[in-house]
Amino acid sequence: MSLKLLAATLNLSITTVSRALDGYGDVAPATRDRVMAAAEAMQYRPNAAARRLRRGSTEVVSLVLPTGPGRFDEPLYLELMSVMGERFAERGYDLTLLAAPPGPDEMKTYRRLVEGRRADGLIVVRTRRQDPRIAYLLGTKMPFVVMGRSDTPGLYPFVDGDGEAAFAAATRDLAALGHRHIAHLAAPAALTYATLRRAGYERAMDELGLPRQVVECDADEQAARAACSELLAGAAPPTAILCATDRMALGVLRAARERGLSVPADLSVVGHDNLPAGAYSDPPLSTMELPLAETGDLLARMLLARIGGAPPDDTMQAIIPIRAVPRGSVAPPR
Amino acid sequence: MSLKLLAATLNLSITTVSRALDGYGDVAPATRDRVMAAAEAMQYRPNAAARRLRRGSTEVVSLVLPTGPGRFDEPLYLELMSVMGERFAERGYDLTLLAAPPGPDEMKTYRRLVEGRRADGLIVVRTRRQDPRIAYLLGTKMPFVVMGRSDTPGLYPFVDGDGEAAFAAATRDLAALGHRHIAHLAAPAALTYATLRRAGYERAMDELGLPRQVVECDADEQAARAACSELLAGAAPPTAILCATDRMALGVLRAARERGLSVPADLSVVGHDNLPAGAYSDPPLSTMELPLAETGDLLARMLLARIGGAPPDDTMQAIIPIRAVPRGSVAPPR
DNA sequence: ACCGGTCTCCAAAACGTTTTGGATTATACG
DNA sequence: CGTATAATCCAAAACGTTTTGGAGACCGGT
Repeated sequence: MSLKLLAATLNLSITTVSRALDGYGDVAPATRDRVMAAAEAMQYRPNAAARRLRRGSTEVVSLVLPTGPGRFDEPLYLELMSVMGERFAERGYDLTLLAAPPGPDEMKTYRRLVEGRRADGLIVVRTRRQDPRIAYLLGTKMPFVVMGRSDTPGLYPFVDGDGEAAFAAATRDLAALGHRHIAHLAAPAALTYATLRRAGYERAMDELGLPRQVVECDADEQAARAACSELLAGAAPPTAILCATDRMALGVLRAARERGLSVPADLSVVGHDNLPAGAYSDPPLSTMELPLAETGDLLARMLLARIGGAPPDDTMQAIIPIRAVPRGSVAPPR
Repeated sequence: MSLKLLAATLNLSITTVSRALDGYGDVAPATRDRVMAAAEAMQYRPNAAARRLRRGSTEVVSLVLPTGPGRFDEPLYLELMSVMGERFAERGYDLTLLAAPPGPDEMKTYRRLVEGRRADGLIVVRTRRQDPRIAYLLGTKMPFVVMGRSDTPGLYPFVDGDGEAAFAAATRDLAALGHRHIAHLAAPAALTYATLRRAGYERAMDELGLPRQVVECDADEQAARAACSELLAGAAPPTAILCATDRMALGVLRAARERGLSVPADLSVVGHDNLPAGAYSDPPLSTMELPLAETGDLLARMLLARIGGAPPDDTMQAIIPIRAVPRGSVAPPR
């Protein structure tokens, strides 16, 4: 009962009050001022539900976090949300966070969002090469943006770090230090980033004429620890390991310590993500970092454009450079 | 146009369809089944905005994250959100996350939520001893729950870890190992948890008849590093430092290394929060942990009760025990 | 004095749901 | 058989906003 009440105290129609507040040219400057003043004085706040019903939009943007228990590579997403939230707030959108562990129920969450019109736009993160979420969303009218890439065909906005180039560069850097046995600890190939990073490593190794050595395991420190132990026990143990993620690199650090190897003297280790934990590991982990502020900014901008009706085109596909974060876990080989 | 459409195809009134779907006793079992089947077949999803408008509730619960750039003690809040989100989803509520750096604009975010009826309930985290957010919310009808305690007077639901008892116990544990010079690195006293933890330390030291040694600094690793350097350079350097947070403890670890001290041989260090980074530090950080699953569960339950109309009473105030997480940064003194 | 145009303003419809207050019919009971 | 009761159903109002399609007043030009 609030536009109504405001209108009554001003002896104006609801229409006029509404249009005055929305800044239409339709209303005399004098009355506009009067309305503004009264709205301010009465602390008028438009009812969000009514506006949404009438306009048919929700003023909500959702991010579904593919989170399970005990994950801790999520500070990344929090930082992302922080900057995106600000962008969206500027435009009157609320950012809603849902947690949906990947699995059979994951799609239900997305369907609920889309079919129930619970959001005006979606942000998809942690992409897979074949990503059913993207495939589904492409078949709907729901605007969405993707952080990361996918092989799922179709035209949709995305922002991703150039993992291929970054891992090629990191490989060359290690080689320049004198390393000849450089191994790559790859994340499961179903994840797009894993494939790209691996490709970067492989391309660089080929160009350098060095023998590839790739082991693939789950992207957590336990699996990496086990995989690394195996690697180090092999016939030609590497002098440097390039890991797909920091979590894996932390597992490698642990495995090295368990085998009595000293990092970086006996083994150089490089990760990716710039996790806080890496800054405090022993030794501090050399890693790489996607500029999250820029990424979030771009994603927010793209999604707002899509919601505003802009069709997706290839200007909405950004691949941004990854920054190296050198620390103490890299050195020339013995 | 959906209840209407559904009703039309069924040759029923909107009223009947609505009541059938909501399970009122008002409608014949046969028609109810017919309606259910049709709703399923037509993929009917009630329009959230319309329902909210009519019911006057938003089905949204908000958590305002007091986040700034570069913070990384937030995994805690993410984990909390993850378990709370599940509880809320069960009851049809969406959990919305807003980021509002503490400061003059912080209250604006809260006012927007309350006055714009943008949420049915709020979760307040990172409490301060004098907390304007709580003071403000107590003056409104908005249900809210608090993670942490505050001196702000009034009756409101909260869940907090028993930091006082935990720090007293940690102090006694260090003394039992033989430490006599135990210092406490305290966080700013404006934060409730800082005061409680300090009180626990001081009580235990008094009971043990040992001399207190407290230094207060900001709750980040830089400040802790500086404060710790000072402490170690003093006349009677401690053999153990009990830190209010893990971030501070990580700063202490770094300060000790810089001064050539070995942890834990020369200096024992204990923190609180069980940050992931602590598990990978050198040495691994002994710390303490608030059971987040239990905390989130309680908070969600309380908030749902409050939203349901239950008045706040002292059964809605829980102080839960903090679990010790012993790792490698504690040892008897030389 | 009349006409077209520009300024202001407004009544009413619409968004999709829930809920109120019956209306109609069937059932039970005396 | 009449009537009270229960079982089903429904029309219409209401939630608070935006938007459509004018209406009335005033102006300048003829």
